[in-house]
Amino acid sequence: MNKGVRELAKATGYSIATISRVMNGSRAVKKKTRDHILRIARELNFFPNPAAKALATRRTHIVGAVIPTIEHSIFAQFIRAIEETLAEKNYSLVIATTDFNVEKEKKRAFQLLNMGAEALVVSGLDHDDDFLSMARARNVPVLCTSIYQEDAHLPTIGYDNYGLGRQAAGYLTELGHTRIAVLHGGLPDNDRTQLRIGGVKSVLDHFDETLFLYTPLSVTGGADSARQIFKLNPRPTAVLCLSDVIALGVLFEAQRQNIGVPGELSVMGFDNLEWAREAYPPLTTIRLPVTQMGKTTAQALIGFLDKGIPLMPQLLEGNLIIRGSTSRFENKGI
Amino acid sequence: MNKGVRELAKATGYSIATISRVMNGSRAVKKKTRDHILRIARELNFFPNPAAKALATRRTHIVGAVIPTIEHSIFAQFIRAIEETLAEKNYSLVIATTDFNVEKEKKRAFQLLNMGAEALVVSGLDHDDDFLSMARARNVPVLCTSIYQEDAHLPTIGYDNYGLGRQAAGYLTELGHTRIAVLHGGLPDNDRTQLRIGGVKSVLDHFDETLFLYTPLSVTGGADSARQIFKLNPRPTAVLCLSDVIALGVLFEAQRQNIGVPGELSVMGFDNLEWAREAYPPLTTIRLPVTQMGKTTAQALIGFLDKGIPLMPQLLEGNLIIRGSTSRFENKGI
DNA sequence: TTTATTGATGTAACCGGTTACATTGTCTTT
DNA sequence: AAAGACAATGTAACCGGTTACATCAATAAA
Repeated sequence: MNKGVRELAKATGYSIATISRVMNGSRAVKKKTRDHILRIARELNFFPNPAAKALATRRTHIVGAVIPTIEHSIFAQFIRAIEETLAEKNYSLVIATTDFNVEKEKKRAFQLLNMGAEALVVSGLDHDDDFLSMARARNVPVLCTSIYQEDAHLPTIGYDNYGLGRQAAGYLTELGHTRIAVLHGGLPDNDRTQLRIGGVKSVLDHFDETLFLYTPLSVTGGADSARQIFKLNPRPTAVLCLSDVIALGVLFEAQRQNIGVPGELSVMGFDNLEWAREAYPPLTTIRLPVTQMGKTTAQALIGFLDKGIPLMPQLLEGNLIIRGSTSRFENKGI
Repeated sequence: MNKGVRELAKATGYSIATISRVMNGSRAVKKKTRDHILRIARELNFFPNPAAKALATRRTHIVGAVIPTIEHSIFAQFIRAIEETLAEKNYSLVIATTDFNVEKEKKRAFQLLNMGAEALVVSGLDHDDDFLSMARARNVPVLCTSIYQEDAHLPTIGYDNYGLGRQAAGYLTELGHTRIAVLHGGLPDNDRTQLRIGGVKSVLDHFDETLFLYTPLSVTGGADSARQIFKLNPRPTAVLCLSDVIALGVLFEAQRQNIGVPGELSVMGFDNLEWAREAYPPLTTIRLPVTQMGKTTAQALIGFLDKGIPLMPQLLEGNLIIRGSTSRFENKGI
């Protein structure tokens, strides 16, 4: 069964060329022939071999995504949007996770190239040179996301991490906070994190380097860091978390230690995850346009792969969402 | 550049067969030849065409996963484990999300088959017949996960939803609760949800059907349902959420309405997500062995695809994790 | 020395599609 | 009625690997 087009050709009395035409919806086939072939094809349980098709057309319709983790909701949302958009045009998404590890990223990227990915989606702009030159050699475009840089050596589709960091810190300083702790997940050498931190520092008059803490990107990480911060004397009046997940840990720990939010402590996140508006208190945060980013990324790739439209940098807007976890700092003296 | 093995054969002075042998690490090649060929291959930037390889070997090394959503952490953890384990053996994972929609599942499953997936991972046992017979016709195994059923028509790797539901409800009744609200996310006709609910009902002496609420699988969903439940008079003394995400919504809403947990209300989850132990109060829940399930699933598939080891049902253990969000119900009269 | 064995490599068919180009029949057009 | 245009289909080469089998040389056994 299913020896391929030649067998189906025999069975229908037509040639393999006509079979192929029918399978690809060519208009140059009589309706009667088409129907006949499709009927027999169904009966014989025929289906075109994807590898043979890929070989002949030099198209795999596979896009690879190399991302740090899929367990963080922000990446999951992004991946979901890519996957959904690609699927509409019959592209498949293969994912590879790296745990923020550069070596692993390189290895997994190679695997994706070797399995026939026609394009690669990555996070940020910092990547292994071997990997990039290999991709270039194979003529596979690499699209950098979660970051925007007009003049980068690679196309970027993302948001302005620096600007959003500025906006977040700006909001807290506007509220009168001066002693602000900043918790960042993601490795310190991660370009997006660096940009955000840079934005934050740009608005803080004289920032205290010891208030910038690296935290594992998890609720537990946030809670642990909160414990450290709460020991400080004087305690910061605000905590800016560069991820909502971390903020959740801070919220929990504040409750545990009976520190009123926002009364005694303002807490701010970054991401606007689904639960942020339901949290108690609802979390002030920065909304990242990840779903849109996924959609845009997929559309750009489809445009490139299907029609050769060049990949262009695209800036997507994030924005500040003010909720109840932050409030004006009233200096009550000490 | 890179016209394939024949070009490399010319360039090295060896035959295409030897090139192929080198590329596949055959031992029947002199070290000197191998080194020579590899050097030239590197210089010419040669890489084997995956489609051609797949065509010749009839192997794509692609596994497809059809899952409801990737945005729920429990699925993300599962997918991550599969992906990681598969990658070690050079398999790729293609994901397709269905939003719990049967039609969409069918469509996406077809896409996966058509792109050459050698095996399919799905959630639960209920699936479209066309899809299953198509998979069978193509000799593609379908592995059902998140569920365990010894004698099912398809192999299952998962946990005992019924038993775990029993265990959860059992724990609450042991604590003296009799008026227990049950919030379940996932469509009501979802087999896993049904099993869990069945388990829950099996321990409740005379359950009140109106206390079983279907809730969108989100924190917002949990909070909304909590609002409804809190209006009831008398109020349930415990809420069993069939997902931690829902439980988080309940916790938030309880805080908002100043309902003490566990003092006035016990809240229990299901999943044991990362934040559960950091929550305030820490969440009593049922741990699902999803990471192990992902790993086991991947290993089973690799065993089948690489060595023909038949796919066998496997039961994985979940367990009750008792934390601070539940407590004994003391009847204080009314 | 002759023959069998082993090791290294080459030849050519095959995997199952796509597609440029050729062919055939039908319908207009002059 | 002959020529040209068009519609429907067929022929055969090609995509770039793998691999059964053949070949040839060097070594071991008789």
